[in-house]
Amino acid sequence: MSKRDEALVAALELFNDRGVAVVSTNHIAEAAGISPGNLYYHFRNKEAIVAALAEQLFDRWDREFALPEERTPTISDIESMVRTNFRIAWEFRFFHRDLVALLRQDPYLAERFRGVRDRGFAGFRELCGGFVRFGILRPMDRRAVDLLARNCWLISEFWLQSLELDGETDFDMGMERGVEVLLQAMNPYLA
Amino acid sequence: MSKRDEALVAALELFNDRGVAVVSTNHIAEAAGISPGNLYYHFRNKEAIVAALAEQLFDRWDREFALPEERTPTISDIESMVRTNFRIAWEFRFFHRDLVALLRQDPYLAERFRGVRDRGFAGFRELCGGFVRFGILRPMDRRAVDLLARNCWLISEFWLQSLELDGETDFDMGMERGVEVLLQAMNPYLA
DNA sequence: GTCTATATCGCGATAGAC
DNA sequence: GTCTATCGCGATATAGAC
Repeated sequence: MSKRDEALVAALELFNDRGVAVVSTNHIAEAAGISPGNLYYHFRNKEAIVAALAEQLFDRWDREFALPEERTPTISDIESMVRTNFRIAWEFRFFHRDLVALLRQDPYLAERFRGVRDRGFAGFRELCGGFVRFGILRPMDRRAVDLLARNCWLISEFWLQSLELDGETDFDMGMERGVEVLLQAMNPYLA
Repeated sequence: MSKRDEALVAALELFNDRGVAVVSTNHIAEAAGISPGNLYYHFRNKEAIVAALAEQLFDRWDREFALPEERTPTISDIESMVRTNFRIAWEFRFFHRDLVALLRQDPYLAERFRGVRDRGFAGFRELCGGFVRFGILRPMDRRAVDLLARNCWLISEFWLQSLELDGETDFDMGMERGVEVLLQAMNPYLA
């Protein structure tokens, strides 16, 4: 692994454990076993390190949320998507935790993130609409679909933060409860 | 208004606009029209300023979420509670935005917040259970009540952050959509 | 690519006069 | 209570040798 990649791994762990704001470039360099000067050879500044990690996250989303093309999706596809989502969100938990601050301080990242997120949500709403057409969800109008999709999306995005507020430390247990909450939100609409 | 209070007002505005991490005590003093030294006369450090603002927030929660004692609560009580909640959350929007970081760096605040929040959520779940007993919500078991309450609580806590991620700038419009999402989440369970 | 050394800056916090 | 002045520190970032 290149020193650059080692720096990213070290930065990810530090950001996840302690928060972006309190982790300095010196900390990252030390944890990665390289000099501060070398870190600045690979990255223009701290913002660039965050941006590189964000791109890793976006790549994961792209790769892991491809829907089955050859068959009709089912409700258990949703469940496995939710789990995958929680797992990725956990790996990059620093990101959502400090997201509003990060977007404020890096307009380019903000634009990039909003593009990725908007496409993701549009796809998910589309999927929910598809469930109605396939008879998996009860018939409902566009507005109801939109509200349901938005509710589910909110749970997906913020459940981990909610766990941190609870003081929950066991990720697996916390994740299961999140899956339960989300499925229960869809439950009344199942056909 | 005392200089101390002016400092708190200035700090609140700066924190809301720019985020706690990037606002220094010097910024706060300047915005409040007092000297840095004076700021430190009134507050031990920056953490103490955040803690004082947090106490203001907790006071608001205490005062504004008293339920009507003399009559059975209705679903429209819920709606007005949600609106009140969003309005307070907006006034102190820095708080939830930076909350995980703040709790990490101030264990005392963490304990205090968790106490307030746990009591608040317990009360809300209780209220939902009451709705079932009063026949406002359809009969359901404890687990279903808990999951529903948790979902509604999540929307209440994180809707504003979700708006920031959307890039939504109109608070009133964003709030209305939040109310819609929350009421739609309860809707299937109405008797 | 990687290092050491260092310039520069601004922050948190304190001292001491008034 | 309020001010001015300042200390000490650690952060980001760069220069220049290897």
